[in-house]
Amino acid sequence: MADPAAQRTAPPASPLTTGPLARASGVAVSTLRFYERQGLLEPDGRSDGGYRQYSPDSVRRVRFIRRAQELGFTLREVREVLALSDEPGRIVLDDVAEQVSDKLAELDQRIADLRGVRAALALLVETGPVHPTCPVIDAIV
Amino acid sequence: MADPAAQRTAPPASPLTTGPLARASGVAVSTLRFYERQGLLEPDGRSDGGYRQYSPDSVRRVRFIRRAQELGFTLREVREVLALSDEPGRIVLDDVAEQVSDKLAELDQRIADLRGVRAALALLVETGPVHPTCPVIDAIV
DNA sequence: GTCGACCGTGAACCACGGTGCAGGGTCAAG
DNA sequence: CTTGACCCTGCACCGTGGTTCACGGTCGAC
Repeated sequence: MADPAAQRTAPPASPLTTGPLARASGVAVSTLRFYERQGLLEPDGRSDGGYRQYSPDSVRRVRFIRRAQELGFTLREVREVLALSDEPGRIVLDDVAEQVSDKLAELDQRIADLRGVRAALALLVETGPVHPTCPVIDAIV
Repeated sequence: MADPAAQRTAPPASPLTTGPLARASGVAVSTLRFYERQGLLEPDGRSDGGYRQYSPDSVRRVRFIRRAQELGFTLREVREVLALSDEPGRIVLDDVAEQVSDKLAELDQRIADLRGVRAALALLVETGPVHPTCPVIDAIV
């Protein structure tokens, strides 16, 4: 038990401050504070001096936010999902399922749209010459 | 030739003003003026009283802008494409092909991402219960 | 010629997703 | 105990994509 590796199993291992969390999750410190203002991310506590303290899990949370954004979700939507996942006991499963289903349909539509444009653009690249009346517009509209 | 339908073949048929164009293309009048400021849309001319006059083709143009936006293009990108398609003679084909190829790769990536999320969410809806440690986050991150 | 619907301008304002800055406190190494 | 790196707060600012507003001119029907 004198094993230094025992350290690794201690849950309160290393409360991160803003800098380390920012570096670990790939965002700016100012962005972390912005997310906090937006209700997306809450520090686990504060140090005596008022420094924000985050658990190592926060890295995952921030990465999730970024990833979801890349996928086209707004911060508002991300906040709602996170709020649901934060509620420990009563998970409003019907609500989640409904929201997720809506999002599914939306995603299907967007995927289909993008595939259509992809096909049109690919054809354009293959066939080369640009014709009168612009096939790009025809392809997309 | 006294046929009233002959009207329909007259090219300068009906120069649209902002209101009709807005209604026909499904945007607000203020949006048309905004697009003009952004260099996306230029009226063909002005009436004596200073009213903007658009050709019926403008409806297609505005719809194209909206559609491209839905598909994730920024107004800046749309403007560039339109500028190219507006240049009558020398079409910088290599540039277009390159840009379009880049956009293709981007689209492929986004489609793949969205399909991944789609699959994850679909599974979630099917299997129902939300588990500890949140599978939504696992699916997306 | 007068009415209402429509159009013009410039400027302010909005939501979103952040970024930057001033002025000051904290913390740990030396 | 000082020094330098880091952190705090609040507020202003940015680009993108528009919308709203005040104030005024235009147009066609009556």
